[in-house]
Amino acid sequence: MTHQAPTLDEVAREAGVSRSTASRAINGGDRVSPASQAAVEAAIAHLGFVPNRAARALATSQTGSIALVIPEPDDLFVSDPFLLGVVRGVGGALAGTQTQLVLLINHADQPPGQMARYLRAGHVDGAIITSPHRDDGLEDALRGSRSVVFIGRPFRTEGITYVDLDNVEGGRLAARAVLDAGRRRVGTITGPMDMTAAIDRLDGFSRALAEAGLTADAVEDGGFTAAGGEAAAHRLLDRHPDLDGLVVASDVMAVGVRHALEDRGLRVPDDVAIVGFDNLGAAAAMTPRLTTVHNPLVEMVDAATRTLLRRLDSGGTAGENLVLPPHLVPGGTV
Amino acid sequence: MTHQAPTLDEVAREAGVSRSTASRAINGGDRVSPASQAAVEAAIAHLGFVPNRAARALATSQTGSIALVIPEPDDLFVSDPFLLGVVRGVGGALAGTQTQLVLLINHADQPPGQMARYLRAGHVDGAIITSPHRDDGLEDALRGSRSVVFIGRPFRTEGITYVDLDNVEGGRLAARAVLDAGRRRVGTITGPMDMTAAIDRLDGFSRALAEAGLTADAVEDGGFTAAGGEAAAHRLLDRHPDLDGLVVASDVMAVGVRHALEDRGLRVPDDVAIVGFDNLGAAAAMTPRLTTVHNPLVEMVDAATRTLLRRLDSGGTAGENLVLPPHLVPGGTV
DNA sequence: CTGTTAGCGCGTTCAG
DNA sequence: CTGAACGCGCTAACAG
Repeated sequence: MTHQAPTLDEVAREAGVSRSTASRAINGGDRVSPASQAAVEAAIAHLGFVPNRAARALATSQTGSIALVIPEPDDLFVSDPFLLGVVRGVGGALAGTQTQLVLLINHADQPPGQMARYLRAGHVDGAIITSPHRDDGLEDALRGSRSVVFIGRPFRTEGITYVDLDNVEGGRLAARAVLDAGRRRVGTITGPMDMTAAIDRLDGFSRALAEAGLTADAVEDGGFTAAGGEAAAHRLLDRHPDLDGLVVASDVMAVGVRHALEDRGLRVPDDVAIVGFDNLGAAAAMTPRLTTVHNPLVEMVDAATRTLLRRLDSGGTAGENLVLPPHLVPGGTV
Repeated sequence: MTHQAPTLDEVAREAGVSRSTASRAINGGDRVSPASQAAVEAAIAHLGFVPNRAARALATSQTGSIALVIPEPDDLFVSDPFLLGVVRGVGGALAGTQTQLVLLINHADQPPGQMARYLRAGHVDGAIITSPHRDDGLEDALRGSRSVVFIGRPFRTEGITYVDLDNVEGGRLAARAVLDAGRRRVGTITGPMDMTAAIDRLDGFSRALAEAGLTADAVEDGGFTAAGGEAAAHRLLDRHPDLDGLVVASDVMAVGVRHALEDRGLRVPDDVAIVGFDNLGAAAAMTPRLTTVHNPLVEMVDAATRTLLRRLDSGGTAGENLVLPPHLVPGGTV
């Protein structure tokens, strides 16, 4: 892959200065005379010099790379719109930076300590963790590590910096939208209860119903997949045939729910109003467009990455967690 | 991130051998007595030693990492099932390896030379390129580079190693499935004509029709997106209201086509038979399940990665391109 | 089979 | 403002 890359020595020689001057000219240009600076820059351009990452890493004991830890994509939920959004977010934050992105796939059957060991081994300067499940052990393995930022609130937040959407408020918004449409028999299809996002969305839903004097008794787990959503909708309607409103905790599940309703001859929104969650692509693809709660995943990840970079750079500034507000995106299903 | 990582010196001291013996014990264990080997291994375990990547890279002039170049995910097609499949494929091939994966996002507005320069700078040992579009320039910038493998056939194959699906055969299979169902007025919705996959699928389609004594005159570009597919279907049916069969060059587009048919009151497969392409998730989500041509993306990427690793390792074996055969996955839409 | 000796390319004191 | 000298941690000859 390499093409006899020129070294700093050659640049210095060509510029007629010493190696250290050349080095300084490259890194900030402090304490370098304009003349030397110009000479070095010319030499760099002429020779096509690119600093050797390994050598620099060895000298500075900084790798110039961060890891993006993603769960193994067996799980349909995390895979689809999620991975894309995360990549966009990190990519955007890293654009223009020299920082390189190392992708780490967190295999489900691999002991969590292994990933933690990798991160601690200094192969990367920091890490963005997307690890939504309670039992994956990453949370505890990484607790206390500065230079690690989680996407999505962990179960125990002590010693962990994270960026998240306010899912409670999101659940509430979704429920209110259905209630405001005059529906009184409102149920919900949730994500798996080993994910904080799913728990929080249900929580917000329940609160909104309570505030309206209703009880949240029509609840089924759809596992954040389309098929799971479809099955959950059938179970829910079997038990509560009178439902006229439905909050579905993800748009992907809403696609399945939609099928279930069609099978039963129920019309949307005439017979049953639906509000989804995420707005990561699936909502816009439905006809009529699904009314949903926008999840600013890309912005979240971007913020997480910038937080991480700032920390790595300035060494300090004990990180605040960031929780972004959701908002409702109107569609035609309510 | 780092925890005062122990160095090879400390391992050697603890094991009572010299640094070089320790090094040899780690790398293959050749020319090392069983006693020393065991002592070194014990010391490593005891100290929790992890070799410093940068130092090793500097000494060997090999980084131990490969790049995965993906297009900027503005494009809905490439984003969804594609990125996921690619990540799965590369991840699978790299599992158990020490090779790390560097994600490079190929921004649409960035000059192709920049990416090529990065790769040539020796920051990585090799690269997997997913670059389907004709005009992105990556193809020409990387032509001739050993240690680069493309996913999907490039426009000009000279000097490029690639792994691809036999899309011509796939297009033919899809068309035959429709023809075998007795349909005679068969149209197709293609992908964008700046992608070889789209061109080849159309080619296969046209040949199958020709072999059946029919001409492929009902053709529209759906851009490999759901919305594009829907619009293309409407255009096609406006021009050819008598169509009774449709080959759609991607499942994602087929979702849109399905909507268009519904809007027009056409039943699937009674009025119009449909066959899709890809089987990357969308087909199974439709009801009835979409009959489609399976695209072994994960296997392709896995193969590409293994090919690359083999090359990097053994230095040689001029690479054969690999073209995998497609097969039809029956559903209920034909 | 082993230890000794050199670098790999760069950043960084520390004198000048 | 500059250059000489040292070290980052590891691999790779080379004698023994």
